[in-house]
Amino acid sequence: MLPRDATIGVRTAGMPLPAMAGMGLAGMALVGTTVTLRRDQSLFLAGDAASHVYRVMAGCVRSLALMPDGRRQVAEFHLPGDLLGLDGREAHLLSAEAVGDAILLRFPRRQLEAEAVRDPAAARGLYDLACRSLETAQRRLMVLGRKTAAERLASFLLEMAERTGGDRRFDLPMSRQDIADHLGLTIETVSRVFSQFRRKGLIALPTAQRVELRDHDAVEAASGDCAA
Amino acid sequence: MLPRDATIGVRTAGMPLPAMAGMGLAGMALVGTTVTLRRDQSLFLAGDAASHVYRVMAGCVRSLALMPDGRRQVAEFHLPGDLLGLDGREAHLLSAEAVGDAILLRFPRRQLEAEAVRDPAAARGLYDLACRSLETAQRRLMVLGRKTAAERLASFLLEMAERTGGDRRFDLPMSRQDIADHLGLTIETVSRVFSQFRRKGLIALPTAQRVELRDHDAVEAASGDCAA
DNA sequence: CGGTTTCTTGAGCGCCGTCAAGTAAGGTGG
DNA sequence: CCACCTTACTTGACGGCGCTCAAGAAACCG
Repeated sequence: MLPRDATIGVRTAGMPLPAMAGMGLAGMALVGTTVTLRRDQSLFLAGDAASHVYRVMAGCVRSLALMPDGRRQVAEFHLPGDLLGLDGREAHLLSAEAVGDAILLRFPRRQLEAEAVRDPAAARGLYDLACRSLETAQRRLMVLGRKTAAERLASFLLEMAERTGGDRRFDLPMSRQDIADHLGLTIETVSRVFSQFRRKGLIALPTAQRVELRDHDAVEAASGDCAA
Repeated sequence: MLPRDATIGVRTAGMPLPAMAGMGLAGMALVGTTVTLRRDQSLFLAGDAASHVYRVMAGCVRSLALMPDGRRQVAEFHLPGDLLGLDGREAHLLSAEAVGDAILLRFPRRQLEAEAVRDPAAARGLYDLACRSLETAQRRLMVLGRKTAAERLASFLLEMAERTGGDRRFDLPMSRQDIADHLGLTIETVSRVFSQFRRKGLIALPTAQRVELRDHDAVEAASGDCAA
């Protein structure tokens, strides 16, 4: 078992305005605290007070729900630049854990919301953020509700390619188990579909983590989406 | 095929402030327009400009995504008092259709957002709204990703019971097909699980639409949730 | 009362989960 | 640098849950 306390290193730092641009909260003068997490360490648990919002600076963080019998559903992978912690207004609905070692910036939610009262642009930024999360979550509903295993993995690979810079080649920071729990599959099925894609020439797998899209159009066709 | 135009009757009306309380936008002096929809008529389509927000006054509205091959995913059922139209900031991500005949109030989104700039309380209301939708969507991820057919239907029945007033008896406004497309199942599986619940004495089904929870605790146990 | 739609039930099958074993990769200590 | 151990990933065999196809029952409606 891992230690409950999430923070290895904490350092308070002024947040330069340009770095906030990606948040759509450029107008806010905020002070963030650096949080360092080791692989699999938890940042917060479902039910914890939703007191902070985080921005991933390096590494990858997963937000997930757990059923009493151990079934896992990874709602989202948060990559560098992404924000997390907006799940739930009072208490977190999801737990958050580092996929690999990760560095984050932490902002008091209270401070953000106070700023939003003073500054309509900041309020708008918070609102946009919530809307964007909502859009992402709703896209996942179709994947989980109606897509086959192959379609799910194809969708996931395309999404990851786009989010990691749009290159044909990229590394998956998360394990097969994490991918399975994100796509509503088992680790074996994920592995089998990876192999199936490789045999068909859709992708290459130099290592288990590294993915190369060899036939982008075919992967898109396999994803089941109309266009993308 | 149904007519594309969604509006049967439209009537402009002042929105009394108390009626907005449920929106968390009590401070906003808004003028809404009444929209009447017939069964299966569409309110807007995915891709349409997200120009309005709606509040269901009577009936039930479903918001859904469609795959090119016809697969459907009903993201949400909106009951009286609920708001919809916040999916997507520019364009709607989902289509919205009346489940049965329905009456809604329509508000220009631009007007809401303009009001949010002037009034921090209104901005907070919009933000809360988006957050609440996000919470709901994330709860659905676990249902679609990790639950069995029986667990999905049990969860759904409990949710509907609560949302329709908390009574043990309630009517389902939507068809088996709608339920199936909401839970990521087929109509046959939904029907079979209904029958299975009836045989086990968990529920009674005076008619296909009417549901009576005969053993609330057993239904909860069947839903797979820790507590509720 | 006939026709249509919706719901239910049954039979068979397929996708994916389960169980199990094997292989590769990574980390540690000698 | 290598032996060893651990962990992660892959692959195979098999079974079950839920889908498909099909028919029958019930409700709804003109």
